[in-house]
Amino acid sequence: MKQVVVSRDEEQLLRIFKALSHPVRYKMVRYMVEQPQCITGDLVEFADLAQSTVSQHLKVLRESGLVCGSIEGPATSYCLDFETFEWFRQQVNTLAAEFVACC
Amino acid sequence: MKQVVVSRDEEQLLRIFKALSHPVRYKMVRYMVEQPQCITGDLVEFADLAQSTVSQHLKVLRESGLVCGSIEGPATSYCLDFETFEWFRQQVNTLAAEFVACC
DNA sequence: GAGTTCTATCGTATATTTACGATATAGAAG
DNA sequence: CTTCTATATCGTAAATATACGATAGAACTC
Repeated sequence: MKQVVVSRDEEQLLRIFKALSHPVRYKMVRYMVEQPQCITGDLVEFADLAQSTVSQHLKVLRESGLVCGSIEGPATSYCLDFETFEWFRQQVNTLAAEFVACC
Repeated sequence: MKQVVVSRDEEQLLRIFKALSHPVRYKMVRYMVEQPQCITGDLVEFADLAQSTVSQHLKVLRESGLVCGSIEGPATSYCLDFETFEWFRQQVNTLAAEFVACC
């Protein structure tokens, strides 16, 4: 294997797994479920971390496709990308379907 | 939020996300789908990495619950834990169900 | 018991991630 | 045009993850 080869879909899937694997990002995603159309400032308050740190986490979430931000005047309004999440859900279900009990 | 509080279930979910977010571990899991009851040595050959590195990755996978190893004589036979994977699948589906399109 | 095989763990170097403050930018308000 | 607000990005220190070789232990063979 040496240099791991992954398809474009797998790259995307890995980015989503990584994005969701950090507790702060996971909680931020859950927060967005409750507070659709929230802005960065809301998430900074929620996470209780430096604004730059939250912005960095948001970048990871954006790059995973789970979240998208739209500029609303001086602020940026964030929300979940349902299509990406649905795709993710299907990927996990497909993966699970391939598995069988073996222990 | 400051010190992120997560439930026991969420801790487990985060461990699984993290375990699957590394390309080598992801590929190892996929390999185990194809090769049930494989031993560490098979995975070392497959991954083309040092034995100690593969063993370390296996530890992460074991701690996530996705994989379980049973000692078979001098070797350790690994396989996927279907129950954990099914639980994980349901968690992702539940999470997705809470989401709605908003962009 | 000595030697062999297979694997886990230890110690450690390097790479990556995560956190912060400082700075830059873009739009709104005056 | 200046100021204020909201946010992204930069530079960087500290923490964590990832890779390796060396070592240790457990089971099998002789």
